[in-house]
Amino acid sequence: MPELPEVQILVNQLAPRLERARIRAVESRDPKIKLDRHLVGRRIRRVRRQGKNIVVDLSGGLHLLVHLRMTGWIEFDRLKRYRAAIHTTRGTAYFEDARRLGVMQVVTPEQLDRALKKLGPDPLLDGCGLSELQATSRPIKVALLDQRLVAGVGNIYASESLWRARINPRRRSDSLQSGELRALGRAIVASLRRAIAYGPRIFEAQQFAVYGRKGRPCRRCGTMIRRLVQSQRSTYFCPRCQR
DNA sequence: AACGTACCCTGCCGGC
DNA sequence: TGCCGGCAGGGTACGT
Repeated sequence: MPELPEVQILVNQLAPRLERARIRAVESRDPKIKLDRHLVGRRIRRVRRQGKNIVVDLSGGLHLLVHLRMTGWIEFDRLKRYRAAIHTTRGTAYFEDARRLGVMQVVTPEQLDRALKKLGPDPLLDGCGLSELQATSRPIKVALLDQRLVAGVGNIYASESLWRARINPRRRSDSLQSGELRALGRAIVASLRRAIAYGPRIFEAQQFAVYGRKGRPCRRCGTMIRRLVQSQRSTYFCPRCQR
């Protein structure tokens, strides 16, 4: 489910509650999640985000690295089904994940660096230099999903950003002019910020410009939004605004 | 190196 | 009502 904005919103909820808390116990209900390694007694120093990853910095030089993938989420309210739980002095964080594709693991600083080094720039943390995109012949929509090129954009915000920048999703990445790339960078930042501004209401309230709106009128020009499939993922765009 | 495809999992939705 | 195929906003491991 979650892309950068949803992850940011979650981090904003987690940080004030978990930072400075001490871990009292950890619980895994799924053999794929291993949380041993002496977590108990460590203090949570910081909860932060890089791309779609959640990084929890612990005292004593260990980190919890969480990736929600499609259906992962973290709640403080006890859930019927959860894959894992972190019990702390300031409450319990429950990791739920219906499809069980998400990842929660304990990593050393070296392992964390290795994982984060693979990521391209995070548009909100590192700025949106998209020069890497000029080095690939793949369609721009497909390239935007590659986390090594830009970290945090997923299927929804790729469509949304391209609509905002008026760029056709099928364009070869290496055919984009520098002006178009700058516009795309601004569009990505704007789309992500707009979504984050919804806060926890994002799942009820958010209105997408094109995503999921096949056959409905473009909010800019009224033309029917079209859907196409690119590397097995849905893309939505306005054929008139995005020539 | 770079691209495409298969696969990992489960829940939900629409059609029959 | 019940079953079934298709679909889902993620990433990775392969093969070419």
